[in-house]
Amino acid sequence: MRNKEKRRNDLLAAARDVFAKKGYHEARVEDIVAEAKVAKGTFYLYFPDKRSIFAELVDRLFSRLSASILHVDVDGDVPGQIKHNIRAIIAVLLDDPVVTQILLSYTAVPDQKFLQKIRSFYDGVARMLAAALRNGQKMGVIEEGDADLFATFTIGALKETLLELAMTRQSVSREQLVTALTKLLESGYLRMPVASADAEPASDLARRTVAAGRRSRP
Amino acid sequence: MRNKEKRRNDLLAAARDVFAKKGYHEARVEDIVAEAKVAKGTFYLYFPDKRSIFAELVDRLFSRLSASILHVDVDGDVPGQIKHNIRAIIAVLLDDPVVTQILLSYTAVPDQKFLQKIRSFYDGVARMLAAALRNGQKMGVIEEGDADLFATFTIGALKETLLELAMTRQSVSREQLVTALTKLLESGYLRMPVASADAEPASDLARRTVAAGRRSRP
Amino acid sequence: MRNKEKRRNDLLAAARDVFAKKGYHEARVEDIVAEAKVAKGTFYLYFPDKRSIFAELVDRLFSRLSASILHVDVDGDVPGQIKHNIRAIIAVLLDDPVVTQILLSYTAVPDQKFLQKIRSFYDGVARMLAAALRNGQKMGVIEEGDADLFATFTIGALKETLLELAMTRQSVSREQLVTALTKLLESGYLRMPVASADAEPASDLARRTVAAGRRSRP
Amino acid sequence: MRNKEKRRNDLLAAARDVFAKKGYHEARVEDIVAEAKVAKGTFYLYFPDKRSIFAELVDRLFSRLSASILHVDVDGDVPGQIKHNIRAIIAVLLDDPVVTQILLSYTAVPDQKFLQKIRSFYDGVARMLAAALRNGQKMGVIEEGDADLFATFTIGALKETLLELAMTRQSVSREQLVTALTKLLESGYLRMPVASADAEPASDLARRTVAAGRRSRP
DNA sequence: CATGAATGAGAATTCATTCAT
DNA sequence: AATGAATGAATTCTCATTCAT
Repeated sequence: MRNKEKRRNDLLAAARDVFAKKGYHEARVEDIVAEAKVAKGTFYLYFPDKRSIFAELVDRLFSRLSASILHVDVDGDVPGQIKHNIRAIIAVLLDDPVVTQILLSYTAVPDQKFLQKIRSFYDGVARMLAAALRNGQKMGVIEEGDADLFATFTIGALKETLLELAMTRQSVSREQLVTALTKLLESGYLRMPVASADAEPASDLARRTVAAGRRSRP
Repeated sequence: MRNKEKRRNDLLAAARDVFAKKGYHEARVEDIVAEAKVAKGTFYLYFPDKRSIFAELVDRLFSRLSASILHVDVDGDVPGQIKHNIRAIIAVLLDDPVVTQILLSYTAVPDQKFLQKIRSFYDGVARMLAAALRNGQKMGVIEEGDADLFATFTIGALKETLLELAMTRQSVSREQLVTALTKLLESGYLRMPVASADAEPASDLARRTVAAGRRSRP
Repeated sequence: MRNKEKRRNDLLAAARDVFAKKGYHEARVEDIVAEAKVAKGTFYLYFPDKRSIFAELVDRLFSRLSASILHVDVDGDVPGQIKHNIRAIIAVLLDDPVVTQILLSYTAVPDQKFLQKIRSFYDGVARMLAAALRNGQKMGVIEEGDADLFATFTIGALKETLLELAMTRQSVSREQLVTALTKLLESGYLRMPVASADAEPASDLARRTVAAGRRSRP
Repeated sequence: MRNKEKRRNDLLAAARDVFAKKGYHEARVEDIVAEAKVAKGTFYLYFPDKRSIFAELVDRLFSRLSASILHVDVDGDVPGQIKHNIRAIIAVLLDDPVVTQILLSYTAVPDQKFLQKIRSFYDGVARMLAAALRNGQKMGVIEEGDADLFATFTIGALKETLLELAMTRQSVSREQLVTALTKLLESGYLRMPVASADAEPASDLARRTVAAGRRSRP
């Protein structure tokens, strides 16, 4: 029967809304079943506990995200692939702003283990991105410098932007967003005066930051 | 008496450590007083409730942060001020990585009201930054484009970078970090090929992305 | 239709096995229907509630037991009738070791009222036996002494022996068992030294018990 | 402070009464704290869960029992030691009829593991007793026959008798009880007629059993 | 008759907070 | 001020029972 699947989805949708409104800890199973208009026991027919429904919500977004992210081919067109991934991530996350908000703001992490899971996902993405950037550097399409930092930087910028959009429920032209972000990654926006206080040669900086070689996770 | 102040600080320090390790909800008042080596009742002699000690921890970091951020003078040297602020924020946050982690990961927000408080702080910073950027655009030192987006982007990049550092407890040369971030804001890092990815034949792109198509998650 | 009766028996058999394995409280209606391979609702088509199926299981054994026990004829051959009853009880209980175990270990009594029911059955048996014994005393075939105590004693010995057999699922020669028990009732097994323990000097006893004083549990 | 110990004992006493009245499963923590006149939370200050307070109650009786039972010295005066043990067991159990009732009727076993614990205690006692009896047989003070059976028999008789007393809350002269039981073990009570019951004409028996055929349950 | 999804009363347990000492 | 025992509201989860299909 399609009914069981429907109930399950009803509960997931209800949970999503309640978690978005109250966060994981403030949300009561009571609230979720009320939202889904089912009895308390029904909840436990579909999910073994409160953690699980939250986990499934996040997992589903994770899966979609993972599926959409190209494992960057370090020998291919790195900038193009990065742009592609930015576009993909934006598409997936803006499709489900409620869970996006949960995922990005971590408001509602059930516990430390869960937090680790989320962090390790970002880690994976960061590592992948950093590897691609390093290769791009060899190929001369990525500026010299600390690739790990570039990766962290990019992910942070993307997360904050999407969180902002998810929380304000603004609808934006996705392609515009992709373009703007890519533009930023390409050329920044600060136009420092010619004689900057720090005005040391860029090459110098690059050399030093690379030398400082921070690993993304020991 | 200095004693009272000391007790208070002991409790704050204990709470900071416990919150960092377990997050707000997992942390028990029990844990905090155990860490501070005082009796349960003593806690309530110094703080009216559990929320308050968390709030104070965050507030203190907020205050230091607020104090360190130059309210950007839109008629002054905008890029220089931004660089100054980045430097200031980095200095404050890296000084207290434990609370920084709490603040940036939101892991442990007591409730929705608290979350709003944190968000509104970022909002304020973002607004301030955006205003400065807009002025910089008039003055020609900031690239044309969506100033709000630039601001969000900058804050996100900064947050992610600092969170990364706070969580891995790495010590870094702050000035190097400031320089690297400023550099990124100045000129990005992507060096798109002359024929932009968008411009190339779709079939070509498709071929390449399929070839690259190893997913990051099986 | 014989079908209804079969279903009912299937459920009873399933319940018997589940109760024996888990005890009444640990046993879930879920477990019973799973064992019987029927749906949950079906259970309630045959039994009004969980207590009832347990009650029926016990009642059936009770009935067989009651039917097999001769209401001892106080004017007849008392020892012979007692032996007969022992034989009968052994036959009935060893025929259904699973319910025997339930009945004798009380593992699984649904509630206090149920317990009373079981106890009152034993009470009835005990009273009947005691009356017979008292008559036997008059007739000189039963040793003088507290007949109620003799009865309790006999029932306890029988219960423990059968419980032992039911739990270990040993198969034994029933007639051997009957003979052994009867023998015990006839002549005991202790052969106290001529100078009875009570008669011996206390100091002597004390010395020996101290010497023997290794406790069975450290 | 002696207060904590007192509270703990209050709770144990309250639990003992509630378990005796309702059995383990019917007893609510609610009931226990009501009986002890403390708040619900207080219970969990002294015992980690409901099982534990039950376990402690039983353990305490176990300990006293174990301590009182002489590990029978097989080279000593076996009958005397058995009598000693009977006396000791009677003394311990009649001192705490409420827990005795719980222990002997198993009314209220929390779960299968608990039941095993109780059974293994009896097993130990039975084994010890059987060993002693076997030795007694070698020495000629114990009748030939199945020593394990004799042991089971003795334990059962003792249990039933004590359970009977515990449930009816009769007070009895302990020494009388010891004497009566010892007497039974020594010489039984059945005085079988010279011509055994089995030997008598079947028709005769049949006639009498039919005449006697009033069942103990209507 | 049979099914199994749904129900919801009920129970154990937790933990922030209070308060007598 | 400090203590830590006591409190009880709040919450999750279970499972016998019902009932629409």
